[in-house]
Amino acid sequence: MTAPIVRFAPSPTGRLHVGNVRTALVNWLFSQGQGGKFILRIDDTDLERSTKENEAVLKEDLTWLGLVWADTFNQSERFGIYDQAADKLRAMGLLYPAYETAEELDVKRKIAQSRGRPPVYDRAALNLTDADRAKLEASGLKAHWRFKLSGERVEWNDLVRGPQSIDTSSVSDPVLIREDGSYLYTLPSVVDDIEANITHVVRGEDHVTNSGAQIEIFMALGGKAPEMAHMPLLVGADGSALSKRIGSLSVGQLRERGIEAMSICSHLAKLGTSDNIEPRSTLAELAAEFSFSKIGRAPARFDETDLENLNAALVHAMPFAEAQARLKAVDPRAENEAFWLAVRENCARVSDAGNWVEMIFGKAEAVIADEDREFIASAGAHLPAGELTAISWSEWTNALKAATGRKGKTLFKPLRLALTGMEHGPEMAAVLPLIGRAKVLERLG
RNA sequence: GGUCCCUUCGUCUAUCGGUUAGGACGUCAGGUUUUCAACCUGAAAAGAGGGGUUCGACUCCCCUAGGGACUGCCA
Repeated sequence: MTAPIVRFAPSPTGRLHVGNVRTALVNWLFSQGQGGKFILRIDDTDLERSTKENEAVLKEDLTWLGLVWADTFNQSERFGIYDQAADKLRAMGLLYPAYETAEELDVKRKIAQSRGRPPVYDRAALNLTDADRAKLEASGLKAHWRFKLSGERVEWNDLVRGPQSIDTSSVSDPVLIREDGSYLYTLPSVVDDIEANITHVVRGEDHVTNSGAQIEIFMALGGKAPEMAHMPLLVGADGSALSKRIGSLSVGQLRERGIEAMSICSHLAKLGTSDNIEPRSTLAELAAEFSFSKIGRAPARFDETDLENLNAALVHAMPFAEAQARLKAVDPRAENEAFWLAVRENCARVSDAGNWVEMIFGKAEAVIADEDREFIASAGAHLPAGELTAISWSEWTNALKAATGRKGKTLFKPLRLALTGMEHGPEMAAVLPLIGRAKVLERLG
């Protein structure tokens, strides 16, 4: 296969959510795995809803995720090129003006439905004479423009869905240009895909029907259509459509909650595929493992709890170098390799390391039960001499065991409580040297 | 209403006519000289329902039920 060129084409109308990210990720993994190219296209033809702020945040989110692009451009800067394509379609007799208002079309659809017929545009505008059009224009109406579908079946072999066939006679001629002259998504997308030599269009299955019309436009304008891959959509943990909960599932929120970029990428790359959902530490690994053939055809459930668990697993094994910068931000004292290695397995997110800083390096309120008072008071005497090391804890507790006869719970629990003030926490063998001799003796009282 | 897609443990899935229906996550239990976590071991846990075809069906066909997408001058 020649190196694929793919694009991710978000609209800057809001924040990136998990559904978007999956589409971006799959495009990225596929292209990188094949040594291809990933292009970021900003679909901002809808000037009303698109903003530069959203665009900036979107790029920031993608960068944070590691989904870097080789090239990027905005559709809003290319209206002239779309005009040329529209002219070409007009010259071919494939783009025709229509004058129904949105309300009229709505009524037509409802009537068709109530009669049990598919709500397909009746092509009434095709029968308009020049005189009719002149009269409509004179009355102040402006035309919107529709692409004339062939009425034949359009077929393609979808990379995830297999052989596909769309009967274009059961679909309305798509409006390409609005009454105000602005473009809808359909035409610019095709024009840009042709110009950027996009080899594979990879998107959600909500676009399957669109593909029928778009393939015909590809044929008219460029001679051939790219390969297509339509992935099943994600649904919520309860099986409902994800879109309803999009707000809470934005990259921004996940990030603020302390979810790692690679947790999100690992989870979304594996969810709905035949691979096990396991954390990977680099996108390169995910890319090497990616294949369209592994993607199932049923909608997959996205469960935040699973993502949290995956994130915890990733954090538990995270090397110090990777966590370092963020540890420093949490607390300067946390930027310490021995500390991180001691506490990481008690952290579900990197920032949780902050929970253990005070206990180890700062103050800890010693908790000593009445019946343990004597035991704790004598414990200091058995603390191994010299600097405390990784083996000090076992030396110490063994000595105490021999001296006091205490063992198990009655031996360990009072010590932990006295030294850390908590019943649970990281392994004491690793914590003891970090607390240091002076503080240990101080806390024992 | 119409078109298209889907349905195996709670979840993601393997199986491409003959398997004790496998794995992972989660859950539960035990272990690791205390606890929570981590780690190790083990266990419970599934073919939506009904008809066919076949010596034999999770697998092929039909019906039903359930879920998803589309059916926009949104993308």
